[in-house]
Amino acid sequence: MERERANPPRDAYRDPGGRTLADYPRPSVAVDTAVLTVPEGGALGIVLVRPGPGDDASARGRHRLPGTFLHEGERLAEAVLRSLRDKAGVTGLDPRQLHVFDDPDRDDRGRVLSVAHVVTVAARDLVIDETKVALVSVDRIPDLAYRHDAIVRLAVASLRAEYASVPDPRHLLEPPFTLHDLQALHEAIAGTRIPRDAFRRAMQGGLTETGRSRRGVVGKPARLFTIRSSS
Amino acid sequence: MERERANPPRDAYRDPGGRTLADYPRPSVAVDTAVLTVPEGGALGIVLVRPGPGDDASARGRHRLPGTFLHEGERLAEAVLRSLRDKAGVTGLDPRQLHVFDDPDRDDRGRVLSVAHVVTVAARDLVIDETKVALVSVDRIPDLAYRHDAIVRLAVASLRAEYASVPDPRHLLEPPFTLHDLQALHEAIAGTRIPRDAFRRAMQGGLTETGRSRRGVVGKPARLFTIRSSS
DNA sequence: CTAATAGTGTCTATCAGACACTATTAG
DNA sequence: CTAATAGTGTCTGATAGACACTATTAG
Repeated sequence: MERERANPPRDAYRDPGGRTLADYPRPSVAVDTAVLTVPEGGALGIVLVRPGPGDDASARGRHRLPGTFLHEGERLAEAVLRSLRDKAGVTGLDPRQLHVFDDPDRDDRGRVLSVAHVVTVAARDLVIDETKVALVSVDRIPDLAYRHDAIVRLAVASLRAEYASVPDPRHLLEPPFTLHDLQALHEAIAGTRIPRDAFRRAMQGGLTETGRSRRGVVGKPARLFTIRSSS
Repeated sequence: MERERANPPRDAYRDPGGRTLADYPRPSVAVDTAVLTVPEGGALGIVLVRPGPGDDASARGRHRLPGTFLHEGERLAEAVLRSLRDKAGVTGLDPRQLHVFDDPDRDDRGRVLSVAHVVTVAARDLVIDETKVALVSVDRIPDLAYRHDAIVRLAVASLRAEYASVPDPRHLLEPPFTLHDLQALHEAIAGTRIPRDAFRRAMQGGLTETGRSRRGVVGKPARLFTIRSSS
């Protein structure tokens, strides 16, 4: 796509009424992120910021999602990564946008648009400061500030839809892995049991056999798989 | 949800660094909307704003989606409805949010976040001013300004997903209607032919028979249906 | 009658779940 | 050997598409 970039000063544009961009009201824009992970052998969990003494009135005493305000020239995904760098020293995150929450009463500090995001973090990569944040199971969510519970619901539904028919789109498992490991991951995300043989058949199209097996535990050795690259 | 509303002045809040909300950069926020409709006996169409003499440099000579900047205290959905009131005198619209486009180079006028929306309009309700906008088939989209082609693709995919297994979630058809009418609608939205008997069986769970038939045309009279309320 | 469209019964391939069976290891 | 886990073959019921057939109208 060819585009001439004149790089004009910000106020060069005037609309039919003679107004510049600066004449339009500009809301504050925040990003708030649901950080989802599956701890070793656990259920689907989410990272929540603990309430603290510096919280404003509307958030007082309640957990909330990690978030930040958008900085000058910053992209939304960059703001998400920046906001998470403090809480979890993780890399390789891939924020996905969920929805913009624009309810004027959502935040008592003023008019704030919140662009909700979701990221998934492999349990092995999640490093959190337990004094600042808590890792909570998604079916034990406390009362959240800023109506963040709606973001949590969207994030969980989004992740479940993604994992419905694909082995590990968010790379939550370290390859190579066994079908047993993969099924445990899917059951944690879905929050339900999955029939063993149906699961195997649903997944095998998306997996590549390594030829190796996991030894050393009781029982028949399980074959190790990796994600099928593409086909 | 109980919340105390102190209704503080906008700058009352100070973050840990002592900054108020006003100290954060606040981008312009626009809404841009894909208006989708199925004209009588036609294919899925979209309303595009024609290029005009008042367009800024980056839009010059290219069609674009109807859009506007967010006004003070206005909700996103309200801005969408306001922007469409000029182009199409329609009511009962139900804007759905698709995605925020935050590419800094997307708009030469400055930093503008665009919150993309989609609405669907029944052909019988769509009144457009042909000098200002054009109704174009979605598979004959011209080169669009502000990278609006990405919004069109999202909007079409969203509508197709909605109609995949539900008779008429967006009320594009005036009830009562025949299965033939409904199938023509679905084929226009999907852009493909659909097997007649499979379609009937897929839809019949979501329909209520009226007991009446449509007469007056050649052939066996077709039964008239309405949408099943709920079950 | 013929042409045209609406409506239905049934066959088949596919797929998900249930279930029973075999396979291979630790101890 | 037993206990435990991995892996597979097959049955059944639900579903989608193909297809042929019947039904009812206009003219």
